[in-house]
Amino acid sequence: MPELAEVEFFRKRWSAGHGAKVLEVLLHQGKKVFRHCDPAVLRRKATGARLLRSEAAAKQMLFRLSGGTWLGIHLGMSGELRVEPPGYTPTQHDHLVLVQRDRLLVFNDPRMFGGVRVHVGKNAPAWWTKIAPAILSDGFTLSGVAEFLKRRGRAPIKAVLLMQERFPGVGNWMADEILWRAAIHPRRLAGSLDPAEVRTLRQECRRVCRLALQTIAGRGRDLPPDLNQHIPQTWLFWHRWEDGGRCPRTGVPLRREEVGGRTTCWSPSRQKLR
DNA sequence: CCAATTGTTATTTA
DNA sequence: ATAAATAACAATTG
Repeated sequence: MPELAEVEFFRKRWSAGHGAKVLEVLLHQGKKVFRHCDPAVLRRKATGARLLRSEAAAKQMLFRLSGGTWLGIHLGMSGELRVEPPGYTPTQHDHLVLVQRDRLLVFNDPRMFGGVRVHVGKNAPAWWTKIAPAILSDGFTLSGVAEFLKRRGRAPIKAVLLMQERFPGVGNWMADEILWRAAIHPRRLAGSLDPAEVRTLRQECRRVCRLALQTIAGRGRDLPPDLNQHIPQTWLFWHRWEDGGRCPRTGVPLRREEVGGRTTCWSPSRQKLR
């Protein structure tokens, strides 16, 4: 489920625990989500430490604990963070729980494609600092995008947008949204886009990130329906999974097919092959 | 039982 | 050797 803005949404949930001490760490040892770290180290370092602050980048979150401990969480396909009241009993898929006096911070992930990382040291770990420049940062340059599209020239543009090394945080729905707004067919080969299309694509990447962060990051996906009216150019997002969904701009039925290994939705009237 | 799921990575193919 | 396509991972839901 989680892409850029949803990751930020979940990170903010745990910020309820900023400044408070972790009294106890509950975890499901041996579960796949701990494949990147040593749960014993996590328990030892986090217990008694204070949760200081956190940030999100791409589809990852980094939590800073006192004592030089860094906790990284990736939500995978089905992960989420929750806050539960004191006395809450963790359930089957609550793989990691930081117990604080006034709340429990819960990482839940049924499919376990997500994962936890732990680093101890003065500086943030490489798996964090090596994340590609954010799409809304100055590092997301037109020339960088153009160059990347050339290098991945024989792959469909939809597949290329999902590559985290250049489009950090973009997932399946954001990629479809970006292509729909840019009026580019998802099966177009990345190397076939002309300079004007590359420029538009980059612009729409930025716009979708900005809009997603403005709307979703604040309140999750339970948006009041009327909010949709305030978003310039209605989201394809709302129509892509509904049966008989229609293009919000042209009213023509949307198409759904697998492109680059993922189910992809586009508006045939707007996004054409050529 | 079959197919589907908003992610990543290892393996195979070209 | 490089890049693209495919399989695999795991759990749940329809």
